[in-house]
Amino acid sequence: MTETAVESAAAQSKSQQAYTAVKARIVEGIYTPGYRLVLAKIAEDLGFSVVPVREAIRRLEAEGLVKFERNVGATVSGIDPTEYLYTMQTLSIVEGAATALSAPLIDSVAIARARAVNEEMRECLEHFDPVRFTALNQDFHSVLFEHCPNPHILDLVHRGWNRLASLRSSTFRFVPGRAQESVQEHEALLQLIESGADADTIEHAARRHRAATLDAYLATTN
Amino acid sequence: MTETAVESAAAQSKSQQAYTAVKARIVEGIYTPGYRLVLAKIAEDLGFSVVPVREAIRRLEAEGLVKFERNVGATVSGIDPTEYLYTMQTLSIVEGAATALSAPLIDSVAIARARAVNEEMRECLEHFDPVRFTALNQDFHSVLFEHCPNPHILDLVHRGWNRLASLRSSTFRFVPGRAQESVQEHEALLQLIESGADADTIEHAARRHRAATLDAYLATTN
DNA sequence: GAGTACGAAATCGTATACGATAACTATCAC
DNA sequence: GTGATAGTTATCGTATACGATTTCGTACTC
Repeated sequence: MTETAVESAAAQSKSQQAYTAVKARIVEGIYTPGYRLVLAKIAEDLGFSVVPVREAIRRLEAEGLVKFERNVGATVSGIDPTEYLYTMQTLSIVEGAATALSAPLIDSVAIARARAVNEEMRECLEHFDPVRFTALNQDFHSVLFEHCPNPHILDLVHRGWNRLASLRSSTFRFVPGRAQESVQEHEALLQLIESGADADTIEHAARRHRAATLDAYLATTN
Repeated sequence: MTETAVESAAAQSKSQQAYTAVKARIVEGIYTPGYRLVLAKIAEDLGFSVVPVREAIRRLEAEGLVKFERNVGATVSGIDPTEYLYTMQTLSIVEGAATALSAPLIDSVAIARARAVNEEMRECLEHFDPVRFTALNQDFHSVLFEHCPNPHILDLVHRGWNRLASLRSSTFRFVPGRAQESVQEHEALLQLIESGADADTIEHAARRHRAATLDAYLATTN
C-alpha cells in the first residue's frame, strides 16, 4: 500500500516477469544460441518456482526465440542460415507493408526525427560502432511505424526484430559497405514519403531495403 | 506397451492435447466468441489438471484466439470489426507473398487439383452451402501453398485463417455476390500462374483477392 | 430508491511434491 | 580396447494445495 515501487512490480505476474527477464537475456546476448535453459536453474536465479518460468519459456518458443523439446528441455535458438533467410524474407514483406501503411500518417516532425536518427547512424559508421548502429536502425524504423494503423503487422515486425536479435546476426555479420548503402536508402525512403509517393512505390522501396541486406549476406556465403 | 493407440496418445504431452482440444472447440465454433474459458472446468472436462490447460490457453492467447486477463480469466476472442479489418489486411499481405513465392513451384498437376476444388466451390454456390464453400476455399489456397518455400510466411497465413475461423466471420458474413467473384478470381489466378506471370503481378492479384472480400464487408457496414 | 460498503464465492497464480523420461556413466562381456 | 547394458542422475511433466485477487450479492445508509 505504501510502497508504490513494489506495488507496480507486484502488479505483473511472475510468469510475465520471467518472460521479460529471459527474453532480455536472449536479446542482449547473455544467453547465446545453443544455451541450455534449465527450468529449475532459471527459477532459482529469478527467485521463484518453475511453473511461471515454464510458461515464459513456452511463450518464447511461440515467438521462435527458443526451441523446446519434450522431456529434454529448452535451448536458445541457434544461428541457422535457413532460419535467417526465412526471417529476413518475412521481415522484408511485413516491413514493406508497415511502411506503406504508415507513410500517409507520417508528419514533417516525424520525418525530421527520423532524419536525425539517420544522421547519427552515419556518424556511427565513421566511428565504427555496429552495436549502436543496429539499435539506431530499429529506432529509425520505429519512428516511421509510430502511427502504423495495423497493430498486427507491427507486431509481426517486432517479432522479426526479436528473432534477429536472438540470432545475434546483425552485429557480427555487419558489413560496412552494406551499412553505408542502408543509410542512403533511409534518406531515399524519407524523400519518397515526403513527396507523397504512392503506396506501391514506398512498399517496394522499403521491401528492397531489407531484402538488400539479405542479398548482401547471401553474397558473402556463396 | 501392448496398446499402440494409447501409446501414441501418451506420446503427446497433456498440454499439447489440451491445446489441440481447446483450439478445435474454438475453430469449430463449440466455444463461441465471448465464451468464458474457466481453467478448472476445462481441466475437469479433459480429465487432467489445470497446469497443462493453463499452458494451452496461453499458447492460444499468443495466437490471438483467446483473450487472457490477469486474475480474471480467459475468454474466446470476440467479433470486433476492427480486429476483423486488421486480420484481413494482414492476411491479404501474407497470402499475397505466399502465393508469389509459391507460384514458380506449382506444377500442372497441382493446378489441375486446384481447378477441381474451385469447380466444387462453384457447385457449392448453386446449392448454397457456405460452410463447405469456406472449407474448400482454404483447400484451394492450401494446394497453391503446398510447396511454399518459406514456412514462416505459411505459418502466418494459417494463423490468420484460425483467427477468422474463431471469429466465425466467413460464414455469417457470407455474401453470395462476393463468393461468385471469388471463384472467378481463383480461375484468373490459376491462369496467371500457368502463364508464368512475374511475381509482382501474381502477388498483386492474390492480395487483391483477399482485400476485395474485406472491401465487400466494409461496404455492407457503411 | 440509489448508491456504497462489506462479505462470501469463484477463480486465478504460484509453490511444492512426486512420477516419468531421457541423458549420462560405469561396468561387464567379448 | 570396444561395444553393449544396467544403474544413476538430471531434468522435465503434471497433480495437488493454498494464498491472492476479483467479482458478485447482500445489507445498510442516505
